[in-house]
Amino acid sequence: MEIRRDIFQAIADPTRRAIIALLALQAMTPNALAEHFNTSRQAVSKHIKILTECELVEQEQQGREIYYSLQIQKMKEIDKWLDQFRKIWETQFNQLDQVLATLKKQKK
Amino acid sequence: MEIRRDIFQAIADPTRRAIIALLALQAMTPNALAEHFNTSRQAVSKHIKILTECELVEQEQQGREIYYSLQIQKMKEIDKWLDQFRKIWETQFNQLDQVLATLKKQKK
DNA sequence: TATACGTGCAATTATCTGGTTGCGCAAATT
DNA sequence: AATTTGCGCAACCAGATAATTGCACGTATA
Repeated sequence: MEIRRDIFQAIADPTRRAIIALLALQAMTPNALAEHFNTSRQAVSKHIKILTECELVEQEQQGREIYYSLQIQKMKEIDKWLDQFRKIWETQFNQLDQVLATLKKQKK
Repeated sequence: MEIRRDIFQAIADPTRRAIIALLALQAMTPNALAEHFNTSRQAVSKHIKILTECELVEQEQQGREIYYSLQIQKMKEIDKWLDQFRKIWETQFNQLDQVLATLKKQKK
């Protein structure tokens, strides 16, 4: 199997984003997660599977329970992708800043 | 119509991410965009429509051509969503830093 | 005016997606 | 030993998605 998953596809679903946010705070079992949503445990398990496939989530078995936790450094990939745009919006912000400064100067 | 679109869904598709990256550099027409991909112009137009629906893209008509450009400040929404995780990964980094410092101290 | 060009939109289709239900299995509880 | 609990997996289904083709319309060009 081992389907190549994409982190951008992983965060596209609102339920998965909520799961990610919960797991960022503490490791949880599928049952505990499912209590936060209006869906079945199996549906949550499917989401977890997708998150696991793109290495966003890690599991640790404890007896018959499985605790899932977020691999937070994986989230940096999104941050890294944003870099190309961050450069631009910061430039635009600086330009706006200069315009405002010029206007202020003219007022004097 | 006016379907409420989600920026996270918008960036889920790799072609759309490529379109966003291109439009970040300069405004382009659908035809010009389509030349960069293995799909039809109509397919690109559909992607543009989705990007427009979530206000990621703006259009300016020039004669019979339409130039689309990226509304880059919209990308900050993703950055803002990442904030909650950024706090955590920075904390973890600091903790790692402390561990390393402690190890270094012990070596002395 | 006739023709070519740039574009959006509708209809169609194959595939993906997210959800459900019903298992089976191993671990805990009785 | 029998039952309950937690879990993953497979089958199934309705709706979304991405792509194609065909078309209509306005703008440029001959």
